[in-house]
Amino acid sequence: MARPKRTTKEKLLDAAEKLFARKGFHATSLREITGEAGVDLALVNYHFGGKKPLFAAILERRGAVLNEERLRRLTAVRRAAAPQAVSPEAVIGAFFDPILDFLDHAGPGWHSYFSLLAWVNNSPEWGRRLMSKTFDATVREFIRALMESLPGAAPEDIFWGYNFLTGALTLSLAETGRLDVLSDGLCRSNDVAALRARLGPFVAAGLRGLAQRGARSGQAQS
Amino acid sequence: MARPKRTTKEKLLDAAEKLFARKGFHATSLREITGEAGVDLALVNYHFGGKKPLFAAILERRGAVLNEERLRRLTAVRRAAAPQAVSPEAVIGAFFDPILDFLDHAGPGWHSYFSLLAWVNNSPEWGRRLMSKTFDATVREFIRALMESLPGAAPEDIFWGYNFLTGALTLSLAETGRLDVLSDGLCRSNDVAALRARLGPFVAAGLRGLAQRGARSGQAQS
DNA sequence: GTCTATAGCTTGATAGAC
DNA sequence: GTCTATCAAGCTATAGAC
Repeated sequence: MARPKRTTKEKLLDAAEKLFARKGFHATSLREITGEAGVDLALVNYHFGGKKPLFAAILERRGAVLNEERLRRLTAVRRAAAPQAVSPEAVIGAFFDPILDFLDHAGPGWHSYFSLLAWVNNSPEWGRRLMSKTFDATVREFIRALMESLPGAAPEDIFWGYNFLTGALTLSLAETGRLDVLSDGLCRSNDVAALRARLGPFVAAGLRGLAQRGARSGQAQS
Repeated sequence: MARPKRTTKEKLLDAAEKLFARKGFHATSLREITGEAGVDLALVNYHFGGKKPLFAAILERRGAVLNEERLRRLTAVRRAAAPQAVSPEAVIGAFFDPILDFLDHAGPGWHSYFSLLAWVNNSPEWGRRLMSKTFDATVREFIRALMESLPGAAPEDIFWGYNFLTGALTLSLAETGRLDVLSDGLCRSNDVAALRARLGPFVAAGLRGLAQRGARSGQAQS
């Protein structure tokens, strides 16, 4: 609506993003996608070369934007803290805030995209390789920053901590509605403000707790 | 091998559990399942009535066992602490330890099962309703216990905290192999001992951090 | 670039013999 | 309970007209 002209390629990307996020890859047919997009079935193969390349294009489209924004903010908090090391809270903010901001202020496309990310992150199969391809370089940079921010922590604790961190984020982005049910409506899975207020503090405290645990027990324990 | 006689029903459950965990529901065909199980294709419909009922039976089979063990341990830690309230660490232990123990000492079936749980937990579609049906009653009991263990925390913080907690657990159970790649082999996603040493401390610290945040800011902030 | 038409295959499910 | 044989429906992908 905002954009005067949407190309066929964009229509297909938008429709597929929405449906893949809602039902997963295999449960969504090209007929549903082209129906939703209002274009002909054969055009998927013309523009993307198949169903899988279409999926890859979806992951890449917003992934590149997200990576750029995350790295921009990481650089900013590092500069703001220099010459001291950044705090874990600042690193975590640079990692989470772009997502939360896009959820708040950008269109429903980003919403579907993050839901899709949540699905593919926990999904078996080839989708995870795409995930890795798009995000690993950026993630490695953030893990380095976390290590700098918690110099007392063992590297293993940081890696596992990142795993927990991304798991907590992922389930929140999936918006399964489970939270709504369990809390009898007190909390809503799509309440970005509530998530923003809690995810950072939870993760930061968890990472600091892990770092302390490592320091307390001397060092390695498995 | 250990069991002398495995019924056709069990063979089908075992094979389907393994394949659904590895490839998801829609990407696994009944022909693959019956082939893996070494039984005839038509027997799925005879014994279970279809593909979806088979999936539901898988979720339910070990879910009942897990729920029972979790509640048994929760009762135990509550009794051990009485008349004082249990600590969050003890509640979290009663929630995580059954899974970790099954992973350590029980067969590969549990391994597949947890991997499947991780998939269905973040999955869109109807699978999540099954998840809710099997686990919600037990989960509500644990959430109550968490509230008792952190009396200063706002209920919203506990609900969101449970969401983060289960997200961290879920991604760890999925064993995506991403951790192995990111750490260049230093950590392995299937290292149960490493997970056991870190998941509890991370989550406990996170919950305590959330509870403090709530106390510090007076109370509600979204 | 877009559309029609269809090839070629796989799927979940079932009827009926044993 | 098990197996053979098969059906109807759905799928992705493509060849070729426009």
